[in-house]
Amino acid sequence: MPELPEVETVRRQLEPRLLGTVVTEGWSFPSPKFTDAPAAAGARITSVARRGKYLLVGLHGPEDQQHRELVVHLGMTGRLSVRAAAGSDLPDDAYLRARWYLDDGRSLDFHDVRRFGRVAVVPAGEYTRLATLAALGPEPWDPAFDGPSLRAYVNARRRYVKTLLLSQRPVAGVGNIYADEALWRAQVHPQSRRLTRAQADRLAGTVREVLTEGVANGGTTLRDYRDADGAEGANQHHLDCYGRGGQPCHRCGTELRATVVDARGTTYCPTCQRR
DNA sequence: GTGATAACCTGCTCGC
DNA sequence: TGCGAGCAGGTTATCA
Repeated sequence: MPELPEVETVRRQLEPRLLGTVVTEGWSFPSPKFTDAPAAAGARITSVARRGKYLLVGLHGPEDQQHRELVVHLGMTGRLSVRAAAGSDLPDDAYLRARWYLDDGRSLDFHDVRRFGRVAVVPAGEYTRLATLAALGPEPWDPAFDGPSLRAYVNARRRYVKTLLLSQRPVAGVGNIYADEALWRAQVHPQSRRLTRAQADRLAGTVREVLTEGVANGGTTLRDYRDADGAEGANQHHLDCYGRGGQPCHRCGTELRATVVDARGTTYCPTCQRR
């Protein structure tokens, strides 16, 4: 499941391969989630950026057009890759959801088995069609995200801290894997509804830590995630909590507990992470 | 504005 | 071997 580290890994791989190329044509799978794809045709790619889990490809059209952005969310199973010498053949991949033909003969392909991903072409910076992106919280490394800001956000609401981390509002880019890891490291119970100053400071720090390490390890591959080269990440070998229900806690030895929090599979240590 | 819930979607696993 | 049920989960829509 692509979260911030996985999207950042893909971004870093795609940037040098796409910058300066011109999208000559676009194809989309017939679903409203992807039908924006052909709208990128005719534009030069001037940047490959990221906000939270969204990939933002800057498009610079002819002089009479305003700058636009191709927004791609990988959803659960989305993969982006650059295919050599695509030509103009019809898509031969049953799970291909969008393809952008480039002026050098290559193509940028978006493959997404479960169709949880999404593609949009919007005027640069105008995200009103993408509510989550429009309301996205600060990046984890933004000074605006710290213990006090996280505590203020959580304590002003009645929802579980894990649910709020996944909402993308207090901080951008956290998904189920890194939420469990950050909460375990900070020794905060996922169903806490309030944070002390110390807990909030720890949690803000561990959110940054686990995401930084995730990027350094090329992302986490549990089942579907592959980078732009089709390779698996390595961060799954460094997980302390997520998916380890029934196994001993790396900190205290207690058996980790697997449960469900707001419909999300959740693992935590009942000893280290007391409510 | 906030919170709760269902729907989307399909490969995989498990039990029968 | 084949079938059906349940599960995985990020985002969006809907309702209270």
